[in-house]
Amino acid sequence: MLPLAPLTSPPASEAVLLQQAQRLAGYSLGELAALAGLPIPPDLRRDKGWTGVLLELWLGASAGSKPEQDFAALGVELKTIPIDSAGRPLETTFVCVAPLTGNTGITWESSHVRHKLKRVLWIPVEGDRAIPLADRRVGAPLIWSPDEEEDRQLRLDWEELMDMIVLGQVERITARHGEVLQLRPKAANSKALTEAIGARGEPILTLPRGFYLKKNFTGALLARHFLLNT
DNA sequence: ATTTGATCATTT
DNA sequence: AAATGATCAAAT
Repeated sequence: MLPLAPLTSPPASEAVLLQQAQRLAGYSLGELAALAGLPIPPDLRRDKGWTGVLLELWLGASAGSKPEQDFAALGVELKTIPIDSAGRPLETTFVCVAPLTGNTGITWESSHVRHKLKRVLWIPVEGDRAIPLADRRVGAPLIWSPDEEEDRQLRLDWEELMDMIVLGQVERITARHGEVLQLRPKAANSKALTEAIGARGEPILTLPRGFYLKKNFTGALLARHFLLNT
């Protein structure tokens, strides 16, 4: 029996990646952090991305903030997703930053959103704030690609949102736009600004935005896999 | 300033 | 109670 240890290099195949992810199921974040020698924060208030970094470490992802897929050689993106006791998502899922300028010629097929979501390794983690961070357990992983219907839903929302961005309506977009994909601020704070297109086609400064998967979408894909009720 | 990793906390 | 808008940290 091999001792449980983090992968020190990127997995050679999707099968190896999935196998390692499956071995982590059932362990608590405290156990995995201790085995990896990673300090555990008291909570996630000042370390929102800590769980993601811990799982990246265990799965041999190129940790850090490089603008690539987590497993570039495999074409796989890693996403941890906080779930409640019924297996339903507690939070939306960040996909990528939305390009607010230079969008001429971009289509759904060539979009960052579609590329990021082409193949995703989802790792559910208990996220109820009543559970101490160290005691939260890792769930069974799910390797996923959008099916036809999911791709269609994503495309329709993406097209609506991108149309508004291109037409200078970015500041009229709220999180209520989109059925499964929404656009929300993605910034250090409300003072961080980036360039966008204004209503008259002029350059403006606005909050950086990101695309997020809504909980109905991620909840359904988890449910479909684990045969849970939504 | 922007990318990565996301969750927080106020509003509805 | 749920969702929206705001925010935190590290790396580049």
